[in-house]
Amino acid sequence: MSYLPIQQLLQATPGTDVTVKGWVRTKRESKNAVFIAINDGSTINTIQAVAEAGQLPDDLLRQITTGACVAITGQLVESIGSGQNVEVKINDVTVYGPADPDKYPLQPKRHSLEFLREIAHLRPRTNTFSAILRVRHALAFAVHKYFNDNGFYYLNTPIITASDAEGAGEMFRVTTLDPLNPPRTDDGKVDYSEDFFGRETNLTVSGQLEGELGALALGKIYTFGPTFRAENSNTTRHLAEFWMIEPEMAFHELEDNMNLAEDFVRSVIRYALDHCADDLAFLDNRLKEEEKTKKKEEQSELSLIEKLRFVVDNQFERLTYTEAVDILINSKPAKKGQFQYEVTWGIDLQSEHERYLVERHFKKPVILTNYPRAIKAFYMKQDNAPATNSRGEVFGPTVRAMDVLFPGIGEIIGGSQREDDFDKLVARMNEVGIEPEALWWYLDTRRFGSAPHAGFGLGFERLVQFVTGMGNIRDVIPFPRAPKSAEF
RNA sequence: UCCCGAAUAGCUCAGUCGGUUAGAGCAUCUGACUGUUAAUCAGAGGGUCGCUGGUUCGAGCCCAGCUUCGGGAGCCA
Repeated sequence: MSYLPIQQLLQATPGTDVTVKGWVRTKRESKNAVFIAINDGSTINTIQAVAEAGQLPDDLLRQITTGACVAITGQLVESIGSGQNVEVKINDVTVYGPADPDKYPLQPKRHSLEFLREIAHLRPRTNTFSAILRVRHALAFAVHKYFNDNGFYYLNTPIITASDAEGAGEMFRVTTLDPLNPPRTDDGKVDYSEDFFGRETNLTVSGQLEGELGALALGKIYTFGPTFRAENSNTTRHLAEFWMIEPEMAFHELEDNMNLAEDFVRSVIRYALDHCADDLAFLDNRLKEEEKTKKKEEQSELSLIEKLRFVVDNQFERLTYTEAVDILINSKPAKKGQFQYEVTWGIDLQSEHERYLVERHFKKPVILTNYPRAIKAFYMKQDNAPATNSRGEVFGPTVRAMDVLFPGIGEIIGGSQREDDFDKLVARMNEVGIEPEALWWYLDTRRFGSAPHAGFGLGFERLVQFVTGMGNIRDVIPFPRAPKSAEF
């Protein structure tokens, strides 16, 4: 039997026979009628189905409880009551799957996000999570659309990688060896030549190096795939398994990289605003309710939707690391000694410093560039000229890095122009202790037909966090993976 | 991993100075009422107070360890 999703039914013209399939949110019984609110996930909204009192047998009525799955046939009619335009006048109800109200954990009431995390297998059935997941989908689609519309090719980089290099934090080992009794070499070490791939392998921490191989052949590529970090991070903005978007462009330099990053982010947020109005309105309201419980000084000035519009309508602030350090040194918190970490040229900026710049000084997204070479990755292009501040003091060396900082989220994008000079790249690898031989294939791109190129990585969940206004990254991915947490 | 905090009914929480039978709201069930909107009103059922050990005549409460969760920091996207 054919049926329409509730999203379409709510916009259909009354007077037709319809079938509704979905999950019961609430059932209300009155003297003359039974009201059933049904949601099928196609929209945040429910459709109301109405039966006359006594029309449905008691044992059937008893099975129609919050959480039960039902199919309802009837006529779509104009609603007599206020609160909805149309409703379904019930002919017949089939209960696909009852939900014992004594055992079903979701109740028609507000639940804490912490509790819902414990029942991640059922939380997509709540208003909040279905809204988040629909927005997440829209953003993912917008990412592909943006790159496709702009001449990028989607490149699938490997999920299993050899462990020899990269140096981007702790990795998850991939092996088929028996952990209790692995083969060993003569000197007692585990013999990975016996392993599935004949060498040590891990889950990827970044597709960038392989992405560069693609860019130096196809011109403009992007990756969008799962990424794994075995760091013991316990924060509201880290996951052990997350999705990262990594464009990489030949013939792009730092300025082009910034222009693309900014246009890209604003474009996908605009897409969400244009296509997720109902869900964003719900999340906007949810956030307003949450804000009410906070102190006045901690409440944000803008609502969620206002904040998104602001980002879409305003240019990001761009400045160099050296300029940012100057601002921080001369800032009120620095003079009052309110920063936990003192600011001097050369330090890696702490969360408190980034938050000051983004949330208090500029009050908008900020792109910081030209960081000290010592605190950035080996593959970033080295600047030729030293950095100077407003007083003419000289600093360096620096690299053509860029970080995009967002209010509430912190670093949402990290990227750079890449070092395309073979000798400089090898020298830098030796300095930081990465064996050039292990990345021979990466270095081949600089040996043969090297080109200026640039790219960045964007944490997809952090983007979803920003757009949905959710405070904890574990609430914007269906099944979060974090230390001591992989239940579902 | 470090700092701080929390763990009591299905959920959200209260529980005074360590003292007899551990409470409330919501949810559930029953009844009343009603074209209802997370309906409303009345009643009922529902507890190994996270785990282990200790102090004490007596522990939900004090102490130690552990576990899990939350917030912040670091690492980063």
